[in-house]
Amino acid sequence: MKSEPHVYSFENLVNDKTTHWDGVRNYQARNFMRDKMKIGDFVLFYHSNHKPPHVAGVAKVHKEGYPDFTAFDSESKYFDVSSTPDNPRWIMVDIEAVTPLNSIVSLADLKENPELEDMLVVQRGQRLSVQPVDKRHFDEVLRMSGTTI
DNA sequence: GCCAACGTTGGC
DNA sequence: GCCAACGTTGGC
Repeated sequence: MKSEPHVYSFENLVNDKTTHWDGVRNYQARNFMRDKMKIGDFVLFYHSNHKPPHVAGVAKVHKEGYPDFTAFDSESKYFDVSSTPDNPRWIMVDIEAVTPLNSIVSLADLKENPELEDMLVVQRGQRLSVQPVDKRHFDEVLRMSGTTI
């Protein structure tokens, strides 16, 4: 899951313990949260729009997909008039912090590692804010970071 | 700041 | 259904 750290960082998540992943307005990303993310699944928390972009920590799913209530709030920047409580269009999950990486793994580090050449985040044009990670890729990122969970 | 790579919108 | 115009993401 990607977040711009000046908006919401992994450190914020550590302080908050859990957070709801609101504001996703992309159908593919929504579908991953709605259909694939189960309680206890591990998450790589990625800092985008940062120098350098990097994986910052590990989180896990705390609550499975449910309606993104910010879509119902006309005061919210994520308001969507076509999403209603009876027929919600957008879904979010809650995640909880597990651990920061022992050392961060930058996007350049990911791209340098041949083991990760198939990882989605290193593909060009890959903009999805929520994307699946193969277990072997997840394990390799943790190994690179010197982190055990 | 630039711009490639999208995804969405809406006229036709 | 096509596709041009537009907006956004996010690395560089």
